[in-house]
Amino acid sequence: MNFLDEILNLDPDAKSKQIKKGSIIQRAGELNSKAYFVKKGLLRSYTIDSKGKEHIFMFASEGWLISDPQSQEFTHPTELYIDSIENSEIIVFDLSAFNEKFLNKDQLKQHIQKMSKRIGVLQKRVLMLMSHSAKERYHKFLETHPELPNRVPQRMIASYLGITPEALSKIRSEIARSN
Amino acid sequence: MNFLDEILNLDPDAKSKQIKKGSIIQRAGELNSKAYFVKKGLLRSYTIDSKGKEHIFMFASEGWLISDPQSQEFTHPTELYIDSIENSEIIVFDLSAFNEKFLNKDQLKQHIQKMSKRIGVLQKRVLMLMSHSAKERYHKFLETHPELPNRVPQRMIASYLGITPEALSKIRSEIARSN
DNA sequence: TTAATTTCTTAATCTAGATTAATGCATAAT
DNA sequence: ATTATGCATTAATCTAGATTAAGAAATTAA
Repeated sequence: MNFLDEILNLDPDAKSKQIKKGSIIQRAGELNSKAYFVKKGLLRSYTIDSKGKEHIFMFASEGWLISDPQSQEFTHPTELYIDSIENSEIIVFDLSAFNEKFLNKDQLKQHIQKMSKRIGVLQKRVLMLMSHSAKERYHKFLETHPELPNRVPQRMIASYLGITPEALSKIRSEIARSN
Repeated sequence: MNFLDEILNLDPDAKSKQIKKGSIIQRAGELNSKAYFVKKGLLRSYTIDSKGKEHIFMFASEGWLISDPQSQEFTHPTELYIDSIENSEIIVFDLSAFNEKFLNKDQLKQHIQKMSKRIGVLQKRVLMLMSHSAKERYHKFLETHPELPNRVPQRMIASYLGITPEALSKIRSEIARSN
């Protein structure tokens, strides 16, 4: 059984939604235990800092799940905004209900597998931010997300990498020149 | 039942070890599914980049678990070194065996809880690295780890924050001057 | 205890990336 | 179709933090 069917199976209240490009699905500061499965389209999660600058935490395209894990566990208000980069179809469901209803061990184990992978990805991201230059991070991004540059505006890729659009533009022209 | 008892219960091969300050417990590049529970003392995990510079991923003091989650799931060689900052007593156990033997649902659920928290912490760390200055990160570090500055050399705190020891020293003298 | 090694600090210089600003292009709105 | 808003690029200037270097303080080893 695939992940989407599993969600629909476990949370009867899960709802499909058509989302227009640019619409905000979740705001920072809200108390929210919702998660979003992307059936079609592209979403992102991000913070806005004290100077009003956006910092993209993750992109989620087809088959991905997006939510604010921060708020799930601590039942704290969300730190992240979530919105859509393309017209999208998503499945909205309640993660807390999901956890309650997880009945069989195999599913729990699969869930643990997924979380382990997620932790591995985040570990890489942290080490990347600490030890690699913007150019190196951009190259790595292209390797690991070869499809995204066609779908995501440059300034958002910059934001994901932790640099300004101007800096990314400079890096790109350097790369172009050296070819 | 506390976590340590649970480990001992589930992995009969788990072994207590006395570790001398400075000894390397795990090296990057090794294939390793071991995890380490810190009973007493202080460990750290870190990478070494291409220029030979260390980047500390985490500290683990009493009651913490430390391992390379990256290698757990992908059965890839470890990216992280783990060593001891103080003479320590640790419980070494096999995470893969641990996962197999997880028998009851409550334990699985607890495990999921812990991983969720870990994901939340990593999320914060990523956003922190992307959106806050070195000084802000240092203040946050002091807030969330008030006990560590007494046990960890300054240069390691700098490494954890993603800056040089010189930069941290400058920040500290700025703070001292402004008081 | 003394010598050797490591850690911390200060200061001078350098650089990756930020900021500001201006221009040409796209995309969207009327 | 025309205007308006947002996006990418380039260039000039600025700055947080890196690098290099050297001395003082603290730890460790002999």
